[in-house]
Formats: sequence, structure tokens, C-alpha cells
Amino acid sequence: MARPRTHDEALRLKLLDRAGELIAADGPKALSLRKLAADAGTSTTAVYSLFGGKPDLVNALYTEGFRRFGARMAGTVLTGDAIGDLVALGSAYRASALADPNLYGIMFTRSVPGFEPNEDAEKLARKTLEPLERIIRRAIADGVFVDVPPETVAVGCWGIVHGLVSLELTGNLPEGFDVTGSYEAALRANASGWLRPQANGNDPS
Amino acid sequence: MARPRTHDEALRLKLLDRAGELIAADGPKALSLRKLAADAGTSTTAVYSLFGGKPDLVNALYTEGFRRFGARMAGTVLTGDAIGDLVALGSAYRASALADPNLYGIMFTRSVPGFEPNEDAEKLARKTLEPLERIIRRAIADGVFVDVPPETVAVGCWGIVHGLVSLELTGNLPEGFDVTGSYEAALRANASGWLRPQANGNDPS
DNA sequence: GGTGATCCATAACAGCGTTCCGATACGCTG
DNA sequence: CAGCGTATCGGAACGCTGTTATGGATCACC
Repeated sequence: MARPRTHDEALRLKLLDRAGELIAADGPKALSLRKLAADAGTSTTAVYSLFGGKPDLVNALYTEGFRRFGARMAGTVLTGDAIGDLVALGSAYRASALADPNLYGIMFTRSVPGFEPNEDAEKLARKTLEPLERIIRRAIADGVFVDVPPETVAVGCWGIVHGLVSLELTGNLPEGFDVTGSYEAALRANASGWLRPQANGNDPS
Repeated sequence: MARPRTHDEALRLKLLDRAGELIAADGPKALSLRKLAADAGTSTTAVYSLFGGKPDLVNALYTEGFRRFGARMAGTVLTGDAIGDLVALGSAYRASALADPNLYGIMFTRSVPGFEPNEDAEKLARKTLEPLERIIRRAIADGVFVDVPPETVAVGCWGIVHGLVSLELTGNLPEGFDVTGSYEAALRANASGWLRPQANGNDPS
């Protein structure tokens, strides 16, 4: 009964796309609703009718980030060797972070101040870590890893991966540092630390 | 030849103090120059004459954070046992982060958008990690750790510590998770992964 | 006491997220 | 076909931000 809506799904995708570009070009600070609306040839109202506000727009970016991230994690080829698989997953994690560093910031380092993901988004985020837990649970069941709660190992692996990647992204690593090589060596050493002593054949070099 | 200055060292310290309180109470987003000036009974001009602007004020907080952090690190009692010492340093790191979580955010997770520490501040930051490198260098020299570049081990240790702490601070850890226990176990396992195979007697439980 | 240099609080400016409102543009009715 | 009703959206307004410009206040010196 009224004028035809132009704030439709197509505009929603366009806005998400431009928002990603803005954030990739100049960081999360540069994501302004006014600039975004101007870039997309609409008004700030569009963001409110399509998303609800800036936090909800960021939440959509958060979800999109975890979608891509989850795809990379799920697409990692696993061999059944716990150590090698953990290193492979960690490399996929890093590759995902380097591919979309600003999305990574939104997802893991709260780079947009005041933003908190909603419950659905957080559930999706947790699901992407399932491959990690599967590997660890199996390694413990098979007696390859020591018998500790799987969450402990999972959080440890997640911690070192997340830590190294965020140090790399924030430029906190020393100059001339062999990131890729050291990254894999560190992941291998970390995973090896959970091996059962008698099964231990670690060689972190 | 003019009116006596009230924008002096005392006010500088008062502003730093209030800024810390504001940021601790409601996060980095809530640090506004107007609120800060009002709280301190002065005007926004004070921040500009004493610091130079908001980024420089944040830089001062960054430096203060690393001062406290460095003191905790340097004050950690070391025994000469590489694994135990690395765990102890990691616990000091976590204690420092939990004591001043918002300073930690400024220091390590770029929680104030657009802020980059200046060169002096970054040099100070690097110095606080010296105890870590000393332990590792010695463990490698003594043949306790495998013979890899010390930076590789140091970055790995820093990575897991930083990763676990920021996951904890951002609330990304599962509920009901035994943080303290798992934290130390994960650090121990991680450090054990660098032991030379023949010297290996790891027990991360 | 007047003068002049200095300092600082106030006000102005540009930008932000958000809210509100009026012009718009269509389907339906007479 | 004309006019109405209403859903819709662009633009203006509000209160906030960091930053900059300005003018009044204040003291040392002559």
C-alpha cells in the first residue's frame, strides 16, 4: 500500500560488502554509517531498517567472519596423526586470520569497542572449533595424549594459535622473524607437550 | 611574566589516575576527554598541554601498564628449572593482566581504536620480556631445550600466555572452566614440548 | 599602577551514532 | 481517472566525541 522498498536484501548484501571494504582499508575505526551509506548510495536509515544499528551491522560481519573461518577449518584435510592435524588446523586458523585480518579483529580481539556478539553468533563461533575438540578427544581416547580434560588441551591449543596470530596481526613480533616456520614449530612443540611420556617421540625442530 | 601554571605535574598524575579509573569502570570506550577534565576539575585543554591529545594520553597509560607489568615479571622468583620458571613467569603475566585488565587491553589487544604506541613505549614494552628470553637462552645452552632459535621458543611461550589470557579476558572461555589449573597445565605442556627428547620427563597433568 | 606576556577555560568546528519527521510514491477506493 | 491513505526513506536535528581557535583572566616587571 505504499512506496516500493529499496532497503531490501540486495542492499543488505551491498552494505555488508562495502562495510567489509571500509574496515579492510582503514581499520574498524573508519567504519562510519554516514560514509557507508554514502558509498552505497543510500542513507543511514538503511542500516537501521536492515540491521538495527551499528552494533548489529558489526554482528553481521562477525557472523560472516565465522562463516568463512568455519569453512576453512572444516575443509582442512586430517590424517589421523594428532600432532600433524593440530598443526594443520592451526595453519588454517592463521591463513583465515591473514586473509581477513579486520574480520579476525572483530571476531577475536574486540576491535570494535562496545561490540558484543549476540547469542546466535556466539553459538556459531563455538561450532567452528569442533574439529579441534574431535581430534583431541580421540587422541586422549587412543592413549596418545595424557588423560586430562579435553577442554584443557583444546583451550591450550586455541590459546597458542590465537596468541601467535594476534601478536602477528598487531605487529608485536620482532622484525625479520620467521613467522611461518616458527609458528609451525611452536604449534608442534605445544601439541607434543601433551603426548603421553611413553609414547613420546617429539621433535619440535 | 604571566599567570602561574596549573597544568603541572600534579595535574598530569591526577589525570592519568582518573583516566585509569574511567577506563577500569566502563572500558576504553568510556574514556572521554570531557568527562576526564570534569572529573579532575579542569578543562580539556589540560590534556592537550600536558599530553598532546588523546592518543598521547593513551600512550602514557600504555607506558604505565608496562611499568607495572615489568615490575611483576622482574619480581618473579626463578629457580633455574626452565619449565617451572616459564610457568611462573606465565602466571605473573596472567596475574598482571587480571589486576589491570583494561590496561592489558591497551597494551596487547589494541582496545583503543586508532592508538599506536610510540617508539619509546614500544622499546620499554620489549624490555619487559627479557626475563623470558634469558630463561630460554640458558635452557638451550644447557641442552635442556632443543637447539632452535631462542626467539622461536620465546614467541611460542609468549603466544600461548597471551592467547590464553586474552581469551579469558574477552570471555571466550567455556563456562565453568577451571582457568587457573588448565592455564598452568597448558603452560607446562607447552614448555615441555621444547625439551630435548632424551631429557624428556614431562608430566603435564 | 599600568603594561605586556602568558596561560587556560570557553566556545566553535567537524564528525560520529541515533532518532525523528516530513516529503515521497505507490495501491486501493470512489 | 482523481484522490486518499499509508508504508517508506532521505534529510535534518540531537547529543556526544576529539580537536582547534579565541578571548578573558592573571601575574611579573617597569
